Amino acid sequence: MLFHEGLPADHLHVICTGRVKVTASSSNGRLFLLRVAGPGDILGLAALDEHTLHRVSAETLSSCTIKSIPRADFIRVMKTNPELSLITALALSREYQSAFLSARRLALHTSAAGKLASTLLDWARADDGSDCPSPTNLPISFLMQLSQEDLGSMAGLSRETVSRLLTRFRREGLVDQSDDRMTLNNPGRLEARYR
Amino acid sequence: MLFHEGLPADHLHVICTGRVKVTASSSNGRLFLLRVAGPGDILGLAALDEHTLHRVSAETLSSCTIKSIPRADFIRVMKTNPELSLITALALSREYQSAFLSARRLALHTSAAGKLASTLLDWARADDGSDCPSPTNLPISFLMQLSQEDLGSMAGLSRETVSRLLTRFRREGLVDQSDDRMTLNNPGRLEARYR
DNA sequence: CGAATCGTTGAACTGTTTCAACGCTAGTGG
DNA sequence: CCACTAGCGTTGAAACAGTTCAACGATTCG
Repeated sequence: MLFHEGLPADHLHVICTGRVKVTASSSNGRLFLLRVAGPGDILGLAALDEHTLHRVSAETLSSCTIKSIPRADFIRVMKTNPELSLITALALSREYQSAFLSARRLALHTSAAGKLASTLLDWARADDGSDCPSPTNLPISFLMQLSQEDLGSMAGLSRETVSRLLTRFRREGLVDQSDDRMTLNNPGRLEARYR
Repeated sequence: MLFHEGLPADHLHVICTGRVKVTASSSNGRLFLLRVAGPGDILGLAALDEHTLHRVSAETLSSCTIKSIPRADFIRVMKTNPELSLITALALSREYQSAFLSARRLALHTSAAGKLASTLLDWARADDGSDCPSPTNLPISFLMQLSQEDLGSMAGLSRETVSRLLTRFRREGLVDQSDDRMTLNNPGRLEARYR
């Protein structure tokens, strides 16, 4: 656990290797998986302002190498090195992007299938790196490091619903799963069928 | 309509007066109201990168005064005037904040009542200006410039559900409505009851 | 005056959650 | 080495909640 929501934010964390789950929780015990950050991402940007609290929690997913930097140090370097400001702006922009995509997929889809499909597509595109926003008909394959429960808390669905939907997607030939690898056989059709 | 999603982003828009609805839509005709921006906000930040498309649409809510600035001009000023970089970073940060709050409220609440309550609370706090995150027991009153349909597309609910819930909140004494003014009589209780 | 927008309410339908039970695997400790 | 627990995925059945469809009144606007 890198940091926890509600606690004072005084360090910034630069991810060198590994992946980190960024989550928010509600008082009734529900969990929301906002994003999974990877190498190059900067977490705890809230610490840029003094006397702020973390609004999210960050938890390492795999084994990670992370540089944690006190606010004062970070800002000092930023002042002398304008390049860091640019990098920081890009990090913030990525963070916005993922929050926006989350909100979008949760709001625009009425059906659970739509939410899950869009979650998978967003994930695939982010993981793929070549984030082409246009839906291809070419298969995308990627490491699914998330449990079905994680997927559910990204899509706003219960664990059981995710299970049922994944078996459905499998039966329809839209996805394949082997071990911890997932393949979207036809992203375009997946998106079209369950918009 | 300031700009529309899918169109090339080449201008930035600084809101001087008035309010602007920022929306995203899906191919099935559904609409998602991401935020309502006000004076001081900068819209179309996507234009900072060249060759990008708008991912959202922006539509004036009331009569507005808005300065639209071509990307090249904006960046030129930013290079000579570092203060503008700071202002831009703050604008991006606000944009992140609203996307985050949207995602959070859509994901963490199972019940429609919870989603609507949290939407009203977020709105009140943003409108109030004094964005104290802690739930007060003191009434908050504000101008509700949104239709119930707008509220619904913020909360991911249908127009009818919003209507039913608002009359329920009214009956329970949690909110008062007169004309276009809305009062949350007991924000703390509203949040606690419908988390 | 008609058209359009907004809010309201009823009733039926449908889909998702919830509760429950089961198999499987991996990890733990006796 | 084996029971035991914990986590994960699966599936069934019932309950419930929100959407959808429909109709109505009120208001505004051209």
